[in-house]
Amino acid sequence: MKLECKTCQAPVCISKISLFRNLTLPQQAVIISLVKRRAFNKGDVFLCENQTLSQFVIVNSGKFKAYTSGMDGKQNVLYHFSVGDFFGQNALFDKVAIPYTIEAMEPSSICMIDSDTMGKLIKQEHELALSIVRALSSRVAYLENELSSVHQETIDIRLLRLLYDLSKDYGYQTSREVILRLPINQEEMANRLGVTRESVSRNLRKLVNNQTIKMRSKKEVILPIM
Amino acid sequence: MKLECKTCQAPVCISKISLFRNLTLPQQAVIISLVKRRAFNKGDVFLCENQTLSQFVIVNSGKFKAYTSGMDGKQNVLYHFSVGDFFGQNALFDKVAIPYTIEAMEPSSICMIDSDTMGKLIKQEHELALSIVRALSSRVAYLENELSSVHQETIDIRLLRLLYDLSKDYGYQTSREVILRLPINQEEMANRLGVTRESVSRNLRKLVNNQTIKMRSKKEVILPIM
DNA sequence: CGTCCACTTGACGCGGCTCAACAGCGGTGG
DNA sequence: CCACCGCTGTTGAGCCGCGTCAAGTGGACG
Repeated sequence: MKLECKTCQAPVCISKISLFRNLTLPQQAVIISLVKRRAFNKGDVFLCENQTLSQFVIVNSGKFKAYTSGMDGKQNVLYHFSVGDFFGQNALFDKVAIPYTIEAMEPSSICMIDSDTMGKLIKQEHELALSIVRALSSRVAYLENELSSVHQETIDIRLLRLLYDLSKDYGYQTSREVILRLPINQEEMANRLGVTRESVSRNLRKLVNNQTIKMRSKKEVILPIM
Repeated sequence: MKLECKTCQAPVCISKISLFRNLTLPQQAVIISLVKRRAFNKGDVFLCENQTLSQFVIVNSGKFKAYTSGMDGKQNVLYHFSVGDFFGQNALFDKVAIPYTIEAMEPSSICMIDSDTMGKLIKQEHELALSIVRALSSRVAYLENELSSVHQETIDIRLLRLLYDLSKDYGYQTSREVILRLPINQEEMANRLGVTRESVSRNLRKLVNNQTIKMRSKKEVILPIM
């Protein structure tokens, strides 16, 4: 049985999404029939702060950022979503507004399922419910971690942790070090840490002076293993 | 059919917990038979930062705080848990350490279910799975909100939001105002906001001078409606 | 009446933000 | 091919909010 999403150009978009991976092929086929797809260019905004959403949304390709905007227009990035990440779980229960803006950081696409439909699916499919509980649990853990680090750690430490975080997706490890080609500029890092560009620049330098990290070029960082 | 938790003194501890409220009586009976109970006095610590936990835990009575400790010993409070709140959802999947300390703020009790057992229950009971997804979704929303407010709002605003937050549980509303008898002292408020006692004191005064709030006594705050 | 504890208030220092100037680099157009 | 511009990053000066330290107040309770 060949699965092909009607609205996805790419074949079998479902199977690469961890939420659905544990489902049987017929179950996946049902989901594929329910999904609507939408594509974005870099900078396109899918959803503005405080708009309501009545869909459960899964990132199919590319990368999005979710952020709130301060008074001065500075972006405060909560998440970077990439393939398989989802949002809109609140809409499963109540029609509430999403309190952040969601914007494509590169050419990207999403799959959308109507909230009510997704709610029914979750009730029917044990495995799906469990996958969602798991995903939400780890998101809770991530947020708890961020929240306590904001108060307890200085910017240089938080920056270092961000670098390690990025290196999970964008770095590669040799026998003695981790090499990271920075996928985002200092401003994006600053937005993610909730600080200014200048602070990122200064603290990056501080880490270099500390001997904590090395920089081979503006875009290439070398981190100690661990 | 009378439900009585074997280890709870109080009858029918399960039915007051929203996670289990939607289950049928026989289903509740099963859960009751699986639950272990434990009691705490004020200040008792259930779990220390980075200890592992292999139980799913539900607060049965009283109130707990979950906090991380900074280098200087200052507590950074992530949550106040009260009746029906739960934690340990991460242990459902992996044996990971809980990165915060959990301490009773008053005489309290909890119900514990073995993680594996709880995992099976979630698979079996659709309603339970859905309740958990719902609870985790709203916890995610709470944390997202906290995280963006940390960076974007000054202490006085965050303090005001905390007061409204407290008034949901501890305040009562008249036709023209909300009256809140403070359930925690300034130090606890400071811990929850991640600031110092002194800052809470000063910003409370600032709000009073602003005419934003009024204080009838040290412990009684009057907030405008909404 | 004395002690303790929560809260208050002031003085001061520091970290991070703001503002500003500048350098490097790549792209674009004359 | 060069001049110009915009974007990214760097660096300094000064400011401000919050933390720290310290002294003091007031209320509860023995």
